[in-house]
Amino acid sequence: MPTSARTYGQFCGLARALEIVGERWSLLVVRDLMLGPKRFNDLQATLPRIPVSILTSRLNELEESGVIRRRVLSQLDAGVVYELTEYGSELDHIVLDLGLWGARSLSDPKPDDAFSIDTAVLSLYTTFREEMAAGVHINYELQYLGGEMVLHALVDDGAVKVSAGSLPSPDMVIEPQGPAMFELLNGGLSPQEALSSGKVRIEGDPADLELFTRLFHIPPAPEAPTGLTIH
Amino acid sequence: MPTSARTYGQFCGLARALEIVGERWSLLVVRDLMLGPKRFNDLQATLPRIPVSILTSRLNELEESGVIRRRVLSQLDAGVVYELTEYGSELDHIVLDLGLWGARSLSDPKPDDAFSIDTAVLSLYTTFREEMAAGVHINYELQYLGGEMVLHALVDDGAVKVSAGSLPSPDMVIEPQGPAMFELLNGGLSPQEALSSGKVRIEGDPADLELFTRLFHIPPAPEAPTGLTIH
DNA sequence: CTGGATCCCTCACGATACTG
DNA sequence: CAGTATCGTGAGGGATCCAG
Repeated sequence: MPTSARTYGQFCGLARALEIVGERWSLLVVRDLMLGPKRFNDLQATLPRIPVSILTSRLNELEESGVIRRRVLSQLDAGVVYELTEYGSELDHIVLDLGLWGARSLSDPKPDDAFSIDTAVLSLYTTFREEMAAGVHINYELQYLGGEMVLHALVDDGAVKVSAGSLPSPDMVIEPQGPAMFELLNGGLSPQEALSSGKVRIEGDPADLELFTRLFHIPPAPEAPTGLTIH
Repeated sequence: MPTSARTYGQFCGLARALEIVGERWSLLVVRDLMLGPKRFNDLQATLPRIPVSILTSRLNELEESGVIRRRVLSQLDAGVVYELTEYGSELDHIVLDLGLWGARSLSDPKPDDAFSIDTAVLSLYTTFREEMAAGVHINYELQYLGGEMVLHALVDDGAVKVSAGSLPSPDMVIEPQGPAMFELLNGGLSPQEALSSGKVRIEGDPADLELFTRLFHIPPAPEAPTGLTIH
């Protein structure tokens, strides 16, 4: 009997949802599949700390509950990919919202924290404020880790499309040093200071960096999440 | 060291969110606090299967991360209540959305499934479709379990307010038998059939029951969540 | 009575090694 | 490439006990 089927014993939609995607690692698997189908080893790569046995269990459970689907590729490839079903895809906005909520108590990355290109792509989707993008048309290319990780964001009148890879002729190239992008997004670092301190290098009009921080933003947490409570 | 602090080792908002509210039972505690402050024993009552030690741990963890706050009542009451902080309250729409997503693979309740009045109240908030309520003004009183559990919903031009308790002069009283309300919400039972079969008893205009099913609705899951996959 | 703490058992999790 | 096998640890779960 592979599946745990630990239940909460409640007749409640939230409890049911947590029985489906509430297990440890489950939502991270869903997140990784949001950007497209992936192989078993791809998932292992973007989830470095997941034990293989757990990944196997999660994939089976998510498949049984109709969140993901396993698809066998042609015999030439001799492989299997996992992809979200339509039902699973409808977690998209929940995952993004929860990611934004969590980003508000995110502190600076530890040296060995994993940071994949998928995370970078999703962070832009997560923090995009469409109400600030009405009538805006601009293309950004981002270069993380000294150009080792490149992605781009196409802002097109209230919508955004983010993908991995370079861009032929971007309006602006942004190259954050270390966690500078995160500080830029959460408002801890102003665009001006980012440039003058050298924490962010750009190609293009500095005004477009200011626009960037309005288009992509993590609102501050209402209370200090590190607050010490006096008992 | 009480707190587990199991981390995912990812620099990612979602991973951070799951470190905060991703532990088993955590989001159910948040859900129960969404409708107002509660005491330790109130939480135990609405979460019958939670071990006390786990409830204690979760409350401490959620407090440390700034999601909830413990407030000592006046000495006359000699008690403590737990309530959401502002940061915790901003999980509201995520919890509702996740609840709606999960409700779509909810099957009929098992005999010993817990069903509290809080769950009933939240199920109406969850399933409310504000786009269907523009210009609508109507008050419903719901009586579950043969009148043992009573709540009411005040629909007021695109907004709804749901609370426990009875109502002086509701426009309609709905008294579902067994899981009839759930079937009504997910479309498995039509208003007409609900009345003719006696699965739902009402006081008021039958047309208002039809309105009710438009105001409160669980969309069907895109694929059969109980689907058997052929391997 | 409220608000826990403590004990003990089981199983999910996690690390490592191995296989069709 | 896509998992299984094995095994140690600790979180989850349930009952009971304790302090204000």
